[in-house]
Amino acid sequence: MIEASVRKMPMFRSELRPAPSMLDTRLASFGFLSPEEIAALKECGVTRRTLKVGGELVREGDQVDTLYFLEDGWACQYTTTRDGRRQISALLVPGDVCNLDALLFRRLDVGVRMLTTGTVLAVPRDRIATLAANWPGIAQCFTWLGFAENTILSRRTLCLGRLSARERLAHLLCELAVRLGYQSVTGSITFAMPLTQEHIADTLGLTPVHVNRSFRQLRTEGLLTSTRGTIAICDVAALRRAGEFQPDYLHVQDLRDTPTFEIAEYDRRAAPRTLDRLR
Amino acid sequence: MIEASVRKMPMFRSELRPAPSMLDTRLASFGFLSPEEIAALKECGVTRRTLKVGGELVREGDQVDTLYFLEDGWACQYTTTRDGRRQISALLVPGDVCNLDALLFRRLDVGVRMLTTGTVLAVPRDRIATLAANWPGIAQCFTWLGFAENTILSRRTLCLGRLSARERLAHLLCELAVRLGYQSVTGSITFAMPLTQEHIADTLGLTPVHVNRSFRQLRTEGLLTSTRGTIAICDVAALRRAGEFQPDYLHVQDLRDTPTFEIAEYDRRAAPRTLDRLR
DNA sequence: CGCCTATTTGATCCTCATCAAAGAATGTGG
DNA sequence: CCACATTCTTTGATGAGGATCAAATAGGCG
Repeated sequence: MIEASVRKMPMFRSELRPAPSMLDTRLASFGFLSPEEIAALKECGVTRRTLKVGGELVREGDQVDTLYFLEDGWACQYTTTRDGRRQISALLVPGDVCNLDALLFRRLDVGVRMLTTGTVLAVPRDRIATLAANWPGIAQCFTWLGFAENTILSRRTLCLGRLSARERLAHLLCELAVRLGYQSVTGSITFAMPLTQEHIADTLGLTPVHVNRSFRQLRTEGLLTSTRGTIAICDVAALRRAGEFQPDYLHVQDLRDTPTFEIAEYDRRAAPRTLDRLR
Repeated sequence: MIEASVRKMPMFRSELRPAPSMLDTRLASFGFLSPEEIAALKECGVTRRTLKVGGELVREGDQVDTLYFLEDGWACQYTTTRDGRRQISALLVPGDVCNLDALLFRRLDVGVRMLTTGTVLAVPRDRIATLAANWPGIAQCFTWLGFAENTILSRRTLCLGRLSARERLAHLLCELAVRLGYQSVTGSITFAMPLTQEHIADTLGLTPVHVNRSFRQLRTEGLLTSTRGTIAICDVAALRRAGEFQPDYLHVQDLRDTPTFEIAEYDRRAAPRTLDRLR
């Protein structure tokens, strides 16, 4: 059962050479990247790192000069207060860039760590910068990714600021479903969801206990079924309504509308003063 | 007084032409833009629009093909739920781009409206796109702006998810102080703050009543003084501690030459027509 | 099988929401 | 310039959603 649903998740199917991973698929689906550009990205010499649950990629406040592409497993960006409260500011699923900000900022004020076991591809950021300078689509792609994160975060502020616990949970599950590739599925959706209720709590600004109660509420309303590690959304439309979820989340269908727009390359030489920031 | 501080700002000292706008300053201070690029931006043919309090720039869910640069006054991005709850996802101060996302997304799912009277510069997005294609620094500048918004939003999730009302308010005031240019000021800070307590409530996910009580709390703790339209932070360090505020917010020290300037008492009626900006 | 972590449920408390209404500023029209 | 309307701020009283504390149950894993 879980097997089946896990298999449905578009994960990295490794053969000899990197077969289309979630990352490839994601990048390709944007429409920004030409085949050559994708090839360039894949050839740019990355290190693959395997990490355990809780494995740390970036400590809060660290200097970072590496971009991590999440190949497999889930991760998160988080912040903690001095007295130990934790807020997860971003959940990362296969295909996401773990620390996009590191492209422009030397220091990250969020920490990044694995929520499951998994693998990341580590790329020095100056190598990415070089790529971006040579391939306009690549620069544009990263810009797009940044803006997409923005959209997610904007929406999250609505969740955290104005939605009830039940609504927040509903919204999160809808969001994850879309980000995992089920944006066009109506009816019911089943997917693997390795987050613990504590992770969800830290994402939604709640306590684990209350997350549990919200789950029960949604379950008794018949909106979803959840077993350990798997979520089954029974009625997508109803859950979206319950969570104030905008169906065209992330403008996924916009992507094909905006092909001709070009953001110029990141070119250090042309703008010398930016040097220290891109390297 | 204002004269003196404005004069401290580095770029564009032109005699007859009014002093550099906040927007100029902001763009220049990033260090991404060469003088030629700034000139290009200013020549790209913009329309200036004057708006009243509550004036709408973008309706939630609208198709948008214009970028609005906030020249004067404050604005916000917001979302509303079906039953009318409102969350402000971004506060915009002079110099900010109101709807940066419109650069890449056709549709905006947030609304944008003025919180005070003010003026914006409207630029068709394909014109910006052309500029970005010709001037690397401009493309990079917009990318940087997007990433900066990201940082703010990440931090806001911590506020909304894990901080108490008092902490949230403290954090917001610290954030605004930095964004208004006081990042390097220690001791005390006084600045004009045209937000009503209801705006603040919608930003912090609270009710106006509770915002008022949080204000009183901070006031009785001696951390700040507030009169209508003006905030005086008595002890910046203490307020930052109270709000879990990271002093190197927005990575501002990465940006060189951040000018120190004073924002005058906010005047609703006749916002001083100081500037002739991008044009 | 036993340890450990995650989920579930109950009881109580507290922060913040809600409802209500009285003051202060500000704006408007005469 | 005053009188009135409007908006914003302030304070009080009460209520609810979610936090906290505690403990039992259920899974996963060596």
